Order: sequence, then C-alpha cells, then structure tokens
Amino acid sequence: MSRLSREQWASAALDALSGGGLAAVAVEPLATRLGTTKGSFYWHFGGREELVQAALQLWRQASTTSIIERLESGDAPAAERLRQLFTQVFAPQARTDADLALLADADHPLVASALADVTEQRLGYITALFRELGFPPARARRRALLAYSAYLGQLQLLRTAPDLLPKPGPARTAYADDILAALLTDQPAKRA
Amino acid sequence: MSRLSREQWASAALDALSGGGLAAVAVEPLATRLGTTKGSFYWHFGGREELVQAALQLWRQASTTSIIERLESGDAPAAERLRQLFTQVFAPQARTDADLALLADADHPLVASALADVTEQRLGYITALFRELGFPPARARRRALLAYSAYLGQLQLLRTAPDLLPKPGPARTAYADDILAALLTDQPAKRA
DNA sequence: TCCGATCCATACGGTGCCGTATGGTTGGAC
DNA sequence: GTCCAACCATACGGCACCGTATGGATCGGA
Repeated sequence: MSRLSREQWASAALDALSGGGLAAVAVEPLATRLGTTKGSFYWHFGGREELVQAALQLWRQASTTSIIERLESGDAPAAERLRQLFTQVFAPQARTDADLALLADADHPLVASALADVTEQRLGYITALFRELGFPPARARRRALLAYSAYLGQLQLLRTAPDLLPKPGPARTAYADDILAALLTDQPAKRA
Repeated sequence: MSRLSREQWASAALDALSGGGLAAVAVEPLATRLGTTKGSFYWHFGGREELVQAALQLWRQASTTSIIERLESGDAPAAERLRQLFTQVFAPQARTDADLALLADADHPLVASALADVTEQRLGYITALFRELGFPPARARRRALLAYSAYLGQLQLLRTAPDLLPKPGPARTAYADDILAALLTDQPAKRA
C-alpha cells in the first residue's frame, strides 16, 4: 500500500461517520479498512478527537456551503430554488447519511458545535428565500423554521418508517406539492 | 439495600436511555446506579438485549398509548386537540428525551422496530384528526406526514439550536399559530 | 427451626477500543 | 550511494463493558 495523507484519513472518517455514526470513527477499524495500522494514524493525528474534528470540518463544507452555492449558481427564482431544495430530500440518492448520523450524536460537544453552525447557515438561507418570496421578516423566519423542521423530520421518517411515506410516482409528487403549498400559503387557515 | 425487581431494572434502563441513549443502557453502570451488582441483573435478565427490550416496551406504552389516550379523554374538537399536541412540543417541560434518544439509535434493530410501531400509531392518529377536520383521506395523510415531520424536526432543533427558535412569549405564540395555519390551510399557495 | 428456593456479591476471562513506545522502512536532497 | 526525516508496523498496557461461575446471603413455608 502507498502512504496515506492526513486528508485521506479525514475523508475515510467522514465516510465511516456517515455509515455508522460517531462510534464508527474508531482508529483501529479505520486503519484496517484503509489497509494500514494505527502507526500511520498517530503520525498524522494527535488522537481520535482530532480526527473527529477533521471529519466534521469536511462535513460543514460539503453539507452547506457546497449545497447552497450550487443552488445559488443557477438563476432560478426563489420559489423554484425552494422546490429544488425540497425535492432533493425525496430523492433516494440524496446524501443525507451524514446529516442523520450527526443528528444522532448531537450530544457530543464537537458535533453539537458543527450542527449549530450548519443549522444557522441553512436557516439563514431558507429565511432569505422566503423573504425573496415576499414574506415580511418575522414571518419569513417562522416559515424557514417550519420548512427546516419538516426537512429534519423527513430525514427521520425516511430512516425509521420509509414505507409510511408516499411511494415514488404521483403520490409522492402530490405530497411534495402539498408540502410546498402549505409552506407557501399566505391565506388564513381553513375552518372545519 | 432491599432487593430489586425486574421492573425496577427496566425502569432504570428507560431512564438511562432517555438520558444517555442506548449506550447508557449498560449493565455495570446501571448496577452501580442502583446500588447493586451485576449478580442481581443476570438473575432477572438473560442479558443486555433483554433489558433493552423491556425498556423499549415501557417506552411504547408511555410515549403513544398514554399520550393519545390523554388527548382523547377530553372532548375538545379536532382542531383544538391538534393545537394541544403541538403546543406540547414547545413546552420545555415536555418529556421528549426518550424520543430523541431512540431516534438517535434508530439503526439498532430493536429500536427500529419500536420506532416503526410508534410512528405508525402516531401518524394514524394525526391522520384521523385531519380527517375530522374535513380533509379527504389522501390529503389528510399528507398533512399528517407534514405535521409529524415538523414535530420530529422541532425536536432536533430544540436540542441542536434552541436559541434559533422563537423565545417564549409573543414570538413563540406567533410561531405556533403560523405553523398551525400552514398545516390547516386549504388554499392555493401564494404566488410570489 | 431448618431447608430449599430465591436473590445477590465477587472474581474471573473475553472483547474491542484508545493511546504510547520503539524500532523498522521508505524516499528525496545532496 | 548516504543520510536524515518522514512515515509506518508491532507490541504493549489500560479501560470499560459483557457474560459466566460459584459461593454466600436471605426469606418463606413445612
């Protein structure tokens, strides 16, 4: 085997984290998986903590900056960007494993810090979208919170009860449409 | 120390689970916490797995049957019951620790099974509420999914970024009102 | 009261991980 | 080619937990 860089270790750590949570970011298993030994690891890193930090740094970049920049690179109107954001959640190829894994270990100090940052950044972006749609600031903020809550909840449902969600096809399309309609509504609630 | 029953072990296990997740359901720490030793545990249980099952059984009862029955015991209209359900999430004294802990360990087989059951039961109940509000079946189901997603997401936000949520007072009331309005809307979406 | 069943304490071996110590290997500068 | 620094393998001790073995304590009934 050729020699490994610090970056390869960090990248493998993020992979492991996505697959098996924080507990899977373990030095010895990772070394085996990389076809090397702990000797390599403790040369590049001071300890496990440092590896976790490196993996989290990768995740911050990939999960927010990258996503937001990709959306903003197009010139779609705000409503369309919101739609794109949400249809991504329904796509089975969506890379949400890391999100889920980190939410699961939100009690860990380093993870908590990364989550707080990412959450703030994402909420800020969604709030801006709602403002572009004409919502006044306070309402835009509330809608962003609701939208992001729905996203987070959707992640959980995808994992814990995927068969309870609408199947791909017309049902799922109707679901996505209904969610967006509810999020974008400006009308008073229906009276039963 | 007096002798311990199987039920006391199970109850302590649920406590530990609420506080520290599945990993905290560990025999030796629990024994210490209970002022006894593993000797007691391995008399009442075949192993750790059995203890986890017992704790999950307690949780199923406490987290769904009990909640739903409490709501249904009153004679509030459907809209009011939905409001009660949601305002509970905002209340800081809400006992959502176990929910969060189990969502965090959703990959564990026993936890996954318990979560699937509870999710189905809760979704069924919320769907029924929306049907009582006059929504046709398919739409009621979709709204229930959105509502429950919002609940699950709210749990995560309460843990990972509580300071990004509206503070108790008028802002929080407006937030709750806005969420309910969006969930209950029957109108077409606002055009930007 | 004594005896068997119930319940528990203690000691032990096993596993999987972390981190350290130490010596070996490789590769580029010269 | 030599040599030093970068890099890695191996061996070790430690920790926290699981599960077993075994003997001791306790309690209720004949």
